[in-house]
Amino acid sequence: MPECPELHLAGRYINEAEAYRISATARGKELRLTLAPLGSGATQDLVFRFGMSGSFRLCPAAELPRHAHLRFLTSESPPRALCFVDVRRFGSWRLGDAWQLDRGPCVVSEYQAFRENVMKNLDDKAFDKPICEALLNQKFFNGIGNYLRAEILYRLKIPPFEKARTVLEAMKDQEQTRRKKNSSLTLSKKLKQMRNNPDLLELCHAVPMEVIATEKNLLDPDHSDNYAAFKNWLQCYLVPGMSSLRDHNGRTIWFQGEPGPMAPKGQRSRKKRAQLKADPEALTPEVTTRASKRRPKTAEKPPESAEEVADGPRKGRARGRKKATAAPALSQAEVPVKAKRSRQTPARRRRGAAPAV
DNA sequence: GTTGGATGACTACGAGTCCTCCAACA
Repeated sequence: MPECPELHLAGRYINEAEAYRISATARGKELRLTLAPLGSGATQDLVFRFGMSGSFRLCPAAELPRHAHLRFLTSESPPRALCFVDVRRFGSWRLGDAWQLDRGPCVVSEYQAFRENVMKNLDDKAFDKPICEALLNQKFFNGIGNYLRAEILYRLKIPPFEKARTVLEAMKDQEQTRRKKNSSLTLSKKLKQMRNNPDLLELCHAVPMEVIATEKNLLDPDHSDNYAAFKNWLQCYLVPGMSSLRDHNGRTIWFQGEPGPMAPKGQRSRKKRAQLKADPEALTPEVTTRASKRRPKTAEKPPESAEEVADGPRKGRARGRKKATAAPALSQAEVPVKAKRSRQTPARRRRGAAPAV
């Protein structure tokens, strides 16, 4: 994100609107905004951690998107607003804090450090897991999310449930062989060869770079064209014809071919329904569809408690959830600032809420 | 109208929870 020229901060952290210069740096899934009050040398940091649906948007202040939970207004006329848009409210932000300590170097902006961090720690227990699960470990793969892991593994035809260490050690051997073979090549030829035959770690850098480079607002679902472009860019994730399985953390991994030796047992691979219609051979008893997983209405359990009855029907997944357990009370000073959850009841609120903005 | 899954990460240590939206289904 480029440096913003001159912005006014609006929000309850600042009682009176003051002029700030704002610069932003990103690392993995975090973004730090540094606020420098005009006429003062002091700065203030805000670190944002994005959830599944969080993003920043710069738009006219009179046309704020839905779920714009934090707004920085420009001083121009008419003003624009830099908004933290987070539909699901999974994102969080901290005031005056640094990067999260347990995240490794960023796969995009700190590639060499990222690579070294992985290669020097191959004996870590994180690499005992399947490669698809290791790729979501932000201690080593800071910035890789669910769709990126699918795209990266798909391009290299690596079975997602192959052991991570097996994959990375094989890659290490290939790297040494390549170095010996390429020792006489010029730097440009080495780089060209690397681009033509990237290894797993190189793709962890290159694939996110493709997303960044493709279009400025590629991931903004409010712009249907951009979102369509993003979906068109995807080669594996959510693509009809690809298989999917739940990993051991409950996240869906999309892949093609064999899942690998560490695939969860007793789970059947699913394929996108569009492909099922187009491919009659795929209609085997092993395919699980949403309909087949659904509990028949006649088999529905009655409400388990009077409280559930009193709450009335809930939509979607919330209906089947267990009641939240009571969390120990924490003072606001002890907890990181999180986006306000205005519809939560106090009993369900697990952390201190951020000020309304 | 209902259900479950979706670009994360937390707590507690496997599975539930936070929240909103929407495609797919009966």
